[in-house]
Amino acid sequence: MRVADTDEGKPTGPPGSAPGAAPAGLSIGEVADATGLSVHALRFFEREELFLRPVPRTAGGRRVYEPADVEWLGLCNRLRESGMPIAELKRFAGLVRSGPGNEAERLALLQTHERAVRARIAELGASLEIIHGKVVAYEKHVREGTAAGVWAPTPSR
Amino acid sequence: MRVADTDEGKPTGPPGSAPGAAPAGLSIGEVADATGLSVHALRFFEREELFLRPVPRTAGGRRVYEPADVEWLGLCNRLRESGMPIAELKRFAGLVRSGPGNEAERLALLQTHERAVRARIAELGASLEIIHGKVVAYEKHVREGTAAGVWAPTPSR
DNA sequence: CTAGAACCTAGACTGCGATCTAGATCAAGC
DNA sequence: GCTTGATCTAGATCGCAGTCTAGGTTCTAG
Repeated sequence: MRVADTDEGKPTGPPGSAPGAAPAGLSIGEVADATGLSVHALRFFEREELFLRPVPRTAGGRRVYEPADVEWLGLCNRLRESGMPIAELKRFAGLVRSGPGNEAERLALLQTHERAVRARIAELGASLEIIHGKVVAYEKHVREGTAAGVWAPTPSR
Repeated sequence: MRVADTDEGKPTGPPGSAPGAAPAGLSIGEVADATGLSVHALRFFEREELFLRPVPRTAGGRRVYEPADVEWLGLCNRLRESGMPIAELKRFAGLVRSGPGNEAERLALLQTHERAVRARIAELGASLEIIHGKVVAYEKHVREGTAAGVWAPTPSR
């Protein structure tokens, strides 16, 4: 989200952009803006080896990203926000990084995660039903003065 | 889940049970078994004031719970596992504890949470679609040798 | 040339939600 | 009476996933 550091205001041209260069070449701040990740998080991801390659640098030592990195980070975001731990994401990145030949393994990993997400949705659905039941009970209680399904200050006793 | 401490094996009769006593009277271990929370978690919950009352003790200082506590913990579990932070659960418990008169507030809190849960389910659904798309792509790739929608070792370049 | 973004590294710190430890005490069965 | 298992308190520790700090360096605009 590019909030930390001494942010604000954006360079007109990305660092690595030569005169009529072709492949974008994005600064860390631009990637942060594009992905919703903080610059801190991007550096953290890199330390954790979540990228598909060593991120190249300018002569001055600044990271230069490409659109493909942003695309990959988009998937990372989806995997993360759906509950995949960093460690597993790292494993997936490792598989992709090591090139063709392990697609079945990647598939298995993704399938496992898909199952986990479906399970999580089901759990949430179950909790939602209970919670919604309580909401309905309270709505009725507030409306009519009944007290069924609503908690008393001291249980039983 | 009653795994920690030096668990295993269960007392024949709960601590506070007089000869022909009526209202159960559950030990912390029994409540742990009944709720799926660890005994540690139960003590932690108590420190955090998540109970609807001060949990009474035997002469020897041991906690004595009642079925109503287990029931309440059941709702707590649902709220927690659906993502409600301890702090908010604590607020809810406080409202219930302070007795009738604030039902509208309790309702509002639950409605807010219900909305949050629905939003979370929607998010997960969105991620699931993406992930499932990848799974399908990989399935096809593994089956046919195509490579669309599958990540190459080095992005673009 | 200079100011001020934006960036760099290494490493410390945060918040949440438990979970575990140590060192007692309590209770039940033999 | 003694052993064994369950519980007690207070406080330390943990795992995760960042987030932030300190102390520079690099760029770009004016």
